[in-house]
Amino acid sequence: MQMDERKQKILKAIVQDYIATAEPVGSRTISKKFELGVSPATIRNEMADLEELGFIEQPHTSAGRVPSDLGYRYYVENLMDPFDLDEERKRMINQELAKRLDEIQEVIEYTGKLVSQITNLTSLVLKPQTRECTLKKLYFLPYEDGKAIMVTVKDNGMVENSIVDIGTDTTPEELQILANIYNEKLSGSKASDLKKGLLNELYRELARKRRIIDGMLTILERMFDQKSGDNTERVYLDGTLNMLNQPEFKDINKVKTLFSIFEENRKLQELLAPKDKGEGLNITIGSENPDLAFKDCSIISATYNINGKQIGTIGVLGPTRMDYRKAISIVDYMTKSLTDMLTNRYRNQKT
Amino acid sequence: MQMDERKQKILKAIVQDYIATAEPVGSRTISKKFELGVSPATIRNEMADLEELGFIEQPHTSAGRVPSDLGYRYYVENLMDPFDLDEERKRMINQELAKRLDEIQEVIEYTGKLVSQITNLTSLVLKPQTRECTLKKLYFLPYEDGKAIMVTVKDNGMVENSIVDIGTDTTPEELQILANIYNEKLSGSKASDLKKGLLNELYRELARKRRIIDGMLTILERMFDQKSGDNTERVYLDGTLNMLNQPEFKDINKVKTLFSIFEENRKLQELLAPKDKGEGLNITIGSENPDLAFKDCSIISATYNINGKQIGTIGVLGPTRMDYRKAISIVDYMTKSLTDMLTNRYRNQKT
DNA sequence: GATTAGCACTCACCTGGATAGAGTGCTAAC
DNA sequence: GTTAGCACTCTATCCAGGTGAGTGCTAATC
Repeated sequence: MQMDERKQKILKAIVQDYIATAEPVGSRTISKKFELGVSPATIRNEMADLEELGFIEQPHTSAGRVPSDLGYRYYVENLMDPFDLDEERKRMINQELAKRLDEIQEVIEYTGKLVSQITNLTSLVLKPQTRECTLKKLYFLPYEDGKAIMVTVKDNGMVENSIVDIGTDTTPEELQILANIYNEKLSGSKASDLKKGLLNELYRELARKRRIIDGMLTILERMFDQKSGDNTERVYLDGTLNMLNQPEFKDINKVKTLFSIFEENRKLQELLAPKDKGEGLNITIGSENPDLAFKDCSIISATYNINGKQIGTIGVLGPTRMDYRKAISIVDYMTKSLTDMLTNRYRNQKT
Repeated sequence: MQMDERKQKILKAIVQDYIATAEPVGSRTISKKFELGVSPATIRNEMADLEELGFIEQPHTSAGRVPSDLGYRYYVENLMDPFDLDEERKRMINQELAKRLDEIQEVIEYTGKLVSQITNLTSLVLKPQTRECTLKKLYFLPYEDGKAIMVTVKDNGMVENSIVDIGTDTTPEELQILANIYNEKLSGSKASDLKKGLLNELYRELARKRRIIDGMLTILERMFDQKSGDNTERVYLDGTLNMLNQPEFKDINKVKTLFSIFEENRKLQELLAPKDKGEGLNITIGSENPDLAFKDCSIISATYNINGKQIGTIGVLGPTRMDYRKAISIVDYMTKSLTDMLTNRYRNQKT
């Protein structure tokens, strides 16, 4: 059995109607609402076929049909009309983003906020991956006895500070030396390569100051240990409460499992991690999802870049019965817009 | 009609049983579970009195009794047995907090996490109020053309950085001058006084460099404007999902209103803002609460200090039917413990 | 006078059966 | 190939009756 044009039309009608109403859709409804020029009986026959093909299913015998994950997949790939945001909204988005462009963290989080507001779904944003960035500059500032403020500048323009233990016997001058070595010799290393590189470099350069160096290494080592725990905050969520408005989450237990996962940053990261393909939009529907807890959810995501380098992901999560047209167009537009803006803004910081 | 000892015992029994079971409690249950030596009939008479006094109420005629807000209030103030955490747990708490003492933000947030874990309720933590802190040190570091990294150290030990626009015609040396003036003359000003003080000081000291100063002022002004938006993040929540386990929140709509408020930082701040009394524990029960959304919730809170100066609040939020004994003892212990630790740790940073 | 046993009463909740309604699948006619 | 008709299935809703927890009142008891 093959998909012919009429079957496609019917599947499309089912998906659209179900997305709109959240109720199983029957043959009568279709023949009335969508003008296919055939009677309910005919549609019933076609629906039986569609069910056999696995595109739709019946919650129970006397109910209408509901799209299966496969049905959504087919709809998304073959049937969905393209959908463009209206210019008004595009302008609004660009304007709001531009306002916040100076603070990279803020503009990215705000993007998530916009996505969830516009879609009425939950937005997920994977923020720039600290580990993948290279460190451009390293400074030390005095803090108090035995401690110093370490300020790091990443190549994507992010600035972070942390307090490091230096012991009471390290002088500001020694710190200065460490920073200078770093800034002159190692600027641009990957954070993950840093330890090794710095070790070698330091031993070579300053073999005579071994004692100091040993101390420094401990500091840096500890710092990177600390900073790898930084992963915890990498996914930014917004609009989680929107899920409560979806009829599929009227059951408190579903809410509980879903929200529990929301608190597990690691799982969310896996979910958003750029797939092999990397480029373009990623759509994961229902049980295509690795985690069982998301078997009734779909995720649309896309990566954004700075200077052609993927640095994060924007996604939107909703019930499988979500408005794919809208969600996709928004995620698509948002990532492109963000990419453009960030690239323009941080163009001069190419490494 | 007056409260006599037996009425008190019965009220106490009702409150305790209802807290434990979340079911309206009847006369029979009381005479069986709690050994008062009187028959259900007697208890019924007393209960009728207690109801007349406003301490308990009946959901419907044929149901048992439930404590009213007034009843909880009476229980908390007159009937509740004191409750001490066991030493084991205290040690655990102290140990966990001590581990994180170096990062003031972290130790405070972790306190919230512990509170919610131990109580199985939602914890609210009001973090140190940036505005009230004084600025201890100010540094500038090079960033890129026209911008600099400004690093500030507060008297409570917090370090923050932000990127400031300095225009292309400001030299590092000029920045250095600004920072020096600040560090020498104004260290310890309140952030809110800073602008005025710095203005005067700068004009007096360096009248001849008016052009630079004007630029600087703009920077600082903007920075403080930015940082006053910092309020948004001042309340830290943990264990919000615990609320979903409470039977009183099996209705999705209640969850929705509650969680919506959780996202309104301002409201939470009002809730936690130290009351006039300030000192000691604050207990707000049900409709004593200013916001209708919390009419079924109670909040226990207390302030923590550094060097005797109130800097924040720790609170726990749960249904009115929460375990007040446990909640109170934990909030109490936590604030005291945190106060001790912070005061010890940051003793040397008195302003 | 306080306490208690006894009893009638109320009300939420559960159960089972009847009913309505939506939707199907099949068959036979077009 | 399409459609009208019809029997069938299954859910949701309603209603009646039964159950049980709990009460309030009254009269007997301590």
